[in-house]
Amino acid sequence: MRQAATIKDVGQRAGCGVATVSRVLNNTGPASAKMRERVLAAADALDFQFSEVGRSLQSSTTRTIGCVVPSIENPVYADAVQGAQAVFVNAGYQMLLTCTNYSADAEIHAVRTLIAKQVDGMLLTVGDAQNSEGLNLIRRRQLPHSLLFNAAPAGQTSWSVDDHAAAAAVADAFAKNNHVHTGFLALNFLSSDRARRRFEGFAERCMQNGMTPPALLEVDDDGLDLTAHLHGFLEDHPELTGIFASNDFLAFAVIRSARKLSIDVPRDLSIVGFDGIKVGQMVEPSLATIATTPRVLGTGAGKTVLSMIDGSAPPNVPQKEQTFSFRAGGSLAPLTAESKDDGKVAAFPPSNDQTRKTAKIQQERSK
Amino acid sequence: MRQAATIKDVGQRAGCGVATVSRVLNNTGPASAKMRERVLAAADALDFQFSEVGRSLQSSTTRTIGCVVPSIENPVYADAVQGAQAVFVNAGYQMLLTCTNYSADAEIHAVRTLIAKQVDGMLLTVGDAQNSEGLNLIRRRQLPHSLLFNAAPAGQTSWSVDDHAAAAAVADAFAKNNHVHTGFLALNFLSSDRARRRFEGFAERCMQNGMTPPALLEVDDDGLDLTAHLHGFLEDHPELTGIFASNDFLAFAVIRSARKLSIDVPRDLSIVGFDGIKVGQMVEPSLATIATTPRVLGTGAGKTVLSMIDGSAPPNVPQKEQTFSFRAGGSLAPLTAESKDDGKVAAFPPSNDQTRKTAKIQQERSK
DNA sequence: TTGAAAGCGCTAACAT
DNA sequence: ATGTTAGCGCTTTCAA
Repeated sequence: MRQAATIKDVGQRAGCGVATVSRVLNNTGPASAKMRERVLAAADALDFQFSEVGRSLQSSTTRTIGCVVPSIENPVYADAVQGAQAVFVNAGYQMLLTCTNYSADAEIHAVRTLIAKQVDGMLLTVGDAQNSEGLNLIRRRQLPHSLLFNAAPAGQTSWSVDDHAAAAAVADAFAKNNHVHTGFLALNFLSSDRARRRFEGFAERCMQNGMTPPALLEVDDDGLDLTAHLHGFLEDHPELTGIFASNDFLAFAVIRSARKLSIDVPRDLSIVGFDGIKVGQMVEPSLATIATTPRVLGTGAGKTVLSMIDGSAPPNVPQKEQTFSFRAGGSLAPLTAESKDDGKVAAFPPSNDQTRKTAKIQQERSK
Repeated sequence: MRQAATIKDVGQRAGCGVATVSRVLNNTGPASAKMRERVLAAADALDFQFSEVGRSLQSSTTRTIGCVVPSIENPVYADAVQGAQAVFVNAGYQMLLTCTNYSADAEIHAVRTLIAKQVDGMLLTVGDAQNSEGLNLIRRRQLPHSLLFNAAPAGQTSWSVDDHAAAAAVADAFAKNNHVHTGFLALNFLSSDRARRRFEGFAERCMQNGMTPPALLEVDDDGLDLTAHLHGFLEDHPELTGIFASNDFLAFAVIRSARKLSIDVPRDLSIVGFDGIKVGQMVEPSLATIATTPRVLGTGAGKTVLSMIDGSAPPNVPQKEQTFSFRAGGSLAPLTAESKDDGKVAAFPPSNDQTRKTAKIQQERSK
């Protein structure tokens, strides 16, 4: 790479000192018209641009914000990150992005590097906000930052979905549709406080609704075909009539696996997802899910960080109950009282359950 | 934010000069065991980390690479970016990310800023590689860089799908299924060289296959409900039996709109997408599409940039024909010889003719 | 109106 | 083995 011109080169060419160049190009002090012109010409001829590195050293500010998320392959994070990024650019900041792939090691390493890079602030989704080495580091250095999607520890700002309440809403939806025996499907259950809170909220409300405690199915790889897992799970729990998947992709995966196993969704098995990614509404059956607004959270968290940097008033985080809404969809169908009564709601029912088919159609039509 | 400790502070506390601190902490020169210990202790006590800004100024290298893509809301870019990011982190580089939202203005602005930030290299998907101000700037400065998803201009590296050939494969797929009259649906047609190349490749092969030239439907907003557009389009082109959407999301959108218009996919209308996002295989009907490997392209492009920086041998870009593959799916069905013969394969039954005429006229007038 | 110089944090060459 | 210092590109006093 060709060595870029510095302010000194410009000064030389324009026949003046570097201070003059700085003043002219930054419009930050007096300069004669003649000098002005010479400097401008020289800068132009040399394709000159100020080096932000020099500036940063001098000003001890980098106009850079670090962003750490698990993975932008998940559109929830991708949307949030893009929202934050837009906020940053508008305010003249750049974003350094690191994806941790849900690894705590990568997380702390990323935080360290970002601190070394002297970021002015940080935006992050950590694996476990209660116990994050990286987060502690940031706090100790009193670096402006905001959490995203994590449950906020005491005294912290976090732009997040109320996972607990949202999961409870899913339990209510199942209850309203007469489901009693449900399962919870999670990915990265151990390394994600989000998944755990969803399970807790779901299980609690199931109990309150007089449903049985949900059976837990954990899987550890995304690309995995769930068919075998699902098969085993339903073998172990033949009474299940519904599954709450901790995100929409998992929900899709379950639906596909169910199809392979000749289990009809929603006739034989109802599915509810979480996140509300847009394809959920484009497919058939549409996906019942918790709709969230990742972009809103991302922009909010971005603005929060900026406000901490410039000392302005931070935006208000949304009310907990406004962070999500239950979105009905064809993948969740009511269980008739009848099928419920005679305890015949096995995962592999006799092929012609006329009642339930009707129920499905009714729901379809009600859309 | 608390003022972070500098190498000077550490030296002071350890009772030695800054050079010694640097040598000890970097393992870059001799040091007595005693000194070593004192420095380590001091650094620890002060939570010291080297400032990369100081280092960068001194070494005129930032270990930072700029990445410019249209939008990571599109999983194709998100996957590629994440792949590149992983490559960078492994090599000790950080990534500055900017999303342009398909705006040429944002593109050049991002490039300028990234240059000012002294990035060591750049990875980018521009709107139009033949005519990109930002790309010119980068070339003029001889900054190590690689294109991603763009068709490579002469003498440039680009990790991209062979859009032209892939689109031709779609035409072949339609032909093999006896389709003759097809349409092409594009988003951001004007600002994306990708969309244009796909159209060209598709149109060319349609001709070669003895099909009629594809009708072009451009839309400009993503969130848009396509129903009205689709209705008008099919009014204008009642002979169409298949639509090639320039990306999978558009394909989903068309399918959903078709459903609203009581047009069955694939019976009344076949749809083929582009990109091969994973949900395409999870839904019913599954989406026929061009499967691509964004992550492979992203990591490849990332490695290319790194190799240009350190002068090592660049990875080989894949053979053009290996950059995609046609993936069959339920959304593309054969047209029977019969239906083809009597030309009865209109999207609307004859009874709707009156309505359609009206609608068409209305659309004409609204233009 | 302009320039000289200090200093931001660091590394490396040179002295001791 | 350790310290001193120049210099990376820039802004900002302070003098002229």
